[in-house]
Amino acid sequence: MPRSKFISDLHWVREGQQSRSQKTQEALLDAAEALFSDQGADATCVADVARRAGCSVGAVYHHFRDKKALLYALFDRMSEQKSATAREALDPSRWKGASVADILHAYLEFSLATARERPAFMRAGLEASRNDPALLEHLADLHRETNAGLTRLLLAREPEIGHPEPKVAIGFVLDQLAAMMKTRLDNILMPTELSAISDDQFIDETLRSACGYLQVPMPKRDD
Amino acid sequence: MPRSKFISDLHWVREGQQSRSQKTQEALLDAAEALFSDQGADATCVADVARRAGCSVGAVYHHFRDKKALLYALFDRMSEQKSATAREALDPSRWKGASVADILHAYLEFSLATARERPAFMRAGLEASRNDPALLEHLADLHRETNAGLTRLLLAREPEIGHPEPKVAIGFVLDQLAAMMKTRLDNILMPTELSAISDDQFIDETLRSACGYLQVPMPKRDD
DNA sequence: ATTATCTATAGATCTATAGATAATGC
DNA sequence: ATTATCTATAGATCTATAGATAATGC
Repeated sequence: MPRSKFISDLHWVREGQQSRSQKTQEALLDAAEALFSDQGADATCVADVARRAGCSVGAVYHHFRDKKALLYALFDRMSEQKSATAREALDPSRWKGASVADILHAYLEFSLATARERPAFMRAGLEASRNDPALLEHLADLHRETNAGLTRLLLAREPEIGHPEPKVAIGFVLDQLAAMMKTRLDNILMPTELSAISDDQFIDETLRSACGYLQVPMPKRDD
Repeated sequence: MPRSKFISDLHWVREGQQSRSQKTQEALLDAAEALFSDQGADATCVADVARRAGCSVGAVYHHFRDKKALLYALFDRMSEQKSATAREALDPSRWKGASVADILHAYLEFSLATARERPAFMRAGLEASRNDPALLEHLADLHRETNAGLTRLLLAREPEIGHPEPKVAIGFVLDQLAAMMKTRLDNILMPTELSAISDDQFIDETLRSACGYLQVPMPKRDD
């Protein structure tokens, strides 16, 4: 009985009958999230997840069909949260009177902040999806959903944009921003100048670059 | 007897006495490179490397202290090649009369082309370096070396640059380009709009963005 | 009575080594 | 005689299950 897109017959999660079940499941998901984020799913063994959740290996397999089902359930939980947040944040009525630059600025700040809460989770997801096209497709869907919402907001402000092809430019700039944030967050690993500067400075320069490309005015600030 | 920075007492590679040795070592490195790139080092077992190289597991351990030494030797080989190419390509005398835009354009084209030859090798390296600070440091050095060369070329053209702080801007823009290429190459995995466009279009838009940010003229082309 | 948990372990997989066999080159 | 290779396997680690034990809630 699939509860959502990540949970199929193949990757079932048991629907508990007792109240204990939910607690254990959530403890397991929390433990898995922490460990998978930190080391990747492959490098984490089921026994470690169980230990961290304070239960036994047997309990893990009582609740989740196998290790992969645990991973899927995890992404399910995260994608629910992320979708809900995005839907709310990207509601056009929230952005009356906001400029293109305002929206991009808010997007950068928000994404950096939330990504920092789950430092390496996305990377772990991409790694895991390497041998799992279905998982990859789910992650891509999630990304597309957010992108579509942002694109809608920006397209509504087309007259602001000086770039000759606003549609192309919007697609490009959103991917550019995503690429830069991904690299900055990853680059705890591979330090470049991008990680030497502060978040504020990073957002500032990134925004300056994006506004220059789109040919929209920067948000007024220091002058 | 360390032959180079990657090869220490801990990660030795045997100096062969017979001519067979070199052939086998290179076959093993080639096999490892292909498999590590494709699946990551963790997901590749030594037996697979041996099979692909057409020799036995025992032979692997005759030549390399352990699996990690094989990985180190691989990066050693790659970093030698990359350093040499970079030194040659970034020689200032080659770029007499070239504009900032010309240099960035060449850099984008060249990096994309060479990265495509070894599609996922850098990613495999970053993954492997997660639990190996020394390897990470070597990779960072390699990156810094190229970056320093490029920075030198661009700083020599400081008067061209309209951005109020050319030094900051150069550092930022180089990291931006690296981030975008990394994402584009990785995104065989996570398709965004960046991977939907052609390489030429990608280079074109990326260059347009970079020139806009730096406030340098675009290279003349279609008008 | 049913559901959840635990303990113990079978089976798979992988790294690394020991010891036997084959090739090289002085 | 020395170096390189191969075969076979010990030891470590991890997934998943079987069967015993404990907790829940009708």
